[in-house]
Amino acid sequence: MSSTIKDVARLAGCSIKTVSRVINNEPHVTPQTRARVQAAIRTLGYAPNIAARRLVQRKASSLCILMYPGFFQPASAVLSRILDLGYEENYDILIQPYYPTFPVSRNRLVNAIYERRFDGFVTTPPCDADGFVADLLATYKVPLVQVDPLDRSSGLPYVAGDDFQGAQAATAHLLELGHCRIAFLMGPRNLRSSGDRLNGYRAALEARGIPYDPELVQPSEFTFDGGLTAARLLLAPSLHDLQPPTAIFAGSDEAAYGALYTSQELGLSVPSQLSICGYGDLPFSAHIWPGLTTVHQPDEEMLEQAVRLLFELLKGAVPATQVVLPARLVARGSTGAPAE
Amino acid sequence: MSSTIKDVARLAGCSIKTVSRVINNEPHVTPQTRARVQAAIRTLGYAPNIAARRLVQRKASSLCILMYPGFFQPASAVLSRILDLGYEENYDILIQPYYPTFPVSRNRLVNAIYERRFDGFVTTPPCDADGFVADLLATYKVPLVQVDPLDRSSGLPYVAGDDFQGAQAATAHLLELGHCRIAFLMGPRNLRSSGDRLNGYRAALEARGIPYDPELVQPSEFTFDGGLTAARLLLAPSLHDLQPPTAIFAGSDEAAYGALYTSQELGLSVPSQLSICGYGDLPFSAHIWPGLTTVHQPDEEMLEQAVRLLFELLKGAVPATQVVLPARLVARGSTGAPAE
DNA sequence: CTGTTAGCGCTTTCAC
DNA sequence: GTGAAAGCGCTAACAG
Repeated sequence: MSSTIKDVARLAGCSIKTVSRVINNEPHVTPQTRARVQAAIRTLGYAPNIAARRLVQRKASSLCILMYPGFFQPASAVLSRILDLGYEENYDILIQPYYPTFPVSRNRLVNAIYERRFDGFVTTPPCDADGFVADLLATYKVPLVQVDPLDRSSGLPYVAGDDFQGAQAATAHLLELGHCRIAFLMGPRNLRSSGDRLNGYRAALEARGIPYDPELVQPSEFTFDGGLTAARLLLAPSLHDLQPPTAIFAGSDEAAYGALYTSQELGLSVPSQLSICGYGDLPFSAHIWPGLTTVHQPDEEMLEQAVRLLFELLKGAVPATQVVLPARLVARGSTGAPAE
Repeated sequence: MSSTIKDVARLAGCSIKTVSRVINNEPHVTPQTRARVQAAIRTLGYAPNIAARRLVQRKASSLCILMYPGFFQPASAVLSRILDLGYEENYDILIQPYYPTFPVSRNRLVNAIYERRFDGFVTTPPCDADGFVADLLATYKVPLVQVDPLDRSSGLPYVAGDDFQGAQAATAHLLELGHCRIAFLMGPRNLRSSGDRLNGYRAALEARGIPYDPELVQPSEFTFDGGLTAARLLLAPSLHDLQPPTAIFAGSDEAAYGALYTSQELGLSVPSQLSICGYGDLPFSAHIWPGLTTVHQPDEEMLEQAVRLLFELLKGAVPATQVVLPARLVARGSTGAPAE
């Protein structure tokens, strides 16, 4: 039903190779011939068959982005741009869910390399936490670019954010407002950002001569529920001999939402009785009252740059392959000077 | 480098056809031969080349989901399940951004059909609002399943939510609490749900003998900013001769977030001074204080079912092709009895 | 500048 | 039960 290169050649009165040249914008075709071929293409409504091309070129023209389902939401805003990018480069961009260390995920990855034969991969956290991915891809010599990887010393190309600096800035912001007892909501261990943000918090504290108090550091898994629970623990005075914190710095916006919820549950007014600061600057943070002070983390840019980097790698370029993007504080209504 | 079916045949001492039979689980192979072939496959680490298979089968084994970038966020929660589904069926599932009526989008769609040759498409709102998609796909006889289409009378298969019923239930909920002046935040016209929700609101009102008041209906585009602005208009008494509404029913959760923000800005306590109800039940609605009362709209199920339906269609089954899923009210903290 | 020839790796008749 | 041969639609040498 749909026409092939042969049909075009027949109609244009030339060989299929000439048609191929026209399709692929190769030189060595006279303008007249080219025009004739193009006319034939138009009248026949011809379009090259991608599968055939991929077979003979031994190239899938497809990239795979490994994503942990929890990462979909922050990433959704960029998806569109990335997909456009793929379109322009004539690549299919597929998303594959990946749970580190899960056998099912691993099998699918093997399959993706082996049978589907993707030309390159991008991992988003915490997919890279599974050393399996990097190892396997290295074995098969398939290019990989990581977004915010756990391990920056592997020599592999990556795009990351400056979590240390961002957390330091956020903590400094709270300190400058006059807070001395600043709690920190920690994240999971399989994220690089968890550790870096904790360290930034700690460094800012110590730069100010305030001792690091482990009691003020609570696990939150970077989720709403985690933040909710952690905040309840921190704000329930009965559990401590100590006075509660006057500010909570959540390592993620989601956890900050949880803390915000808890504070409202307890009737604590934000920011007058409690300051809350997040990390990530999800779109929602500007929409939640009183506006969440947070650190803008260029998630979108990170993913986009990672894909761009992969394309360059695929083209044989040797670009700067380890990129750290700066973070920046976004002050909104949820932080202010402490009560008394 | 990677081995082909020929290598396997050579090692197993049989023809390539026999290997093909084993790979595809076809009959007419003795258990002994089968075992021999499987051993050869394992030692060679053979995997069939998908591109070759697709070429000879004249089938892309790929589906395309047309998505309006604004729809990514609600959809992100399901993405994972859909992608899994594709994996199990041995299909690639690609997402393509689509802006109705945009020439660029249309060109890409033509390309997707013509060159990329997807086996089927799913549209999410408002991509279907562009009659172009349905027409083009009909012309090329490519199966299409629509999620919540603007036009349900086209005869095309679709999966939708019962927006009329959902809006009716939400409005009835507010009426039962004692509200008489209930504002409604409308959505864009290229969404079926906009109209249906408005009608449901209106029907509930009239069932109660309360006249429909156009002054209480404001456009909101179903966005945060839209909801914010609409709520400001509604709650600024100076603009009306009328008293402000005691409840706002937003046609989308996003718009409800905007209304919530405005009410906090104005110092109106929710729900004691103003009730707010949304529509959609985004994950965030349970996380925003005081918990958004909303209508649970099975977005995720809708998309998933649409993809399932497409697979059945592709397999030649003739399933029930027009599905309307029920909506259900989720009462949380943002609604209560009116002030006096 | 143009065409001929030979595959890419697989499935599919159709004999045996 | 098994295999030989043909060909999917394209690109890539290599002649002319």
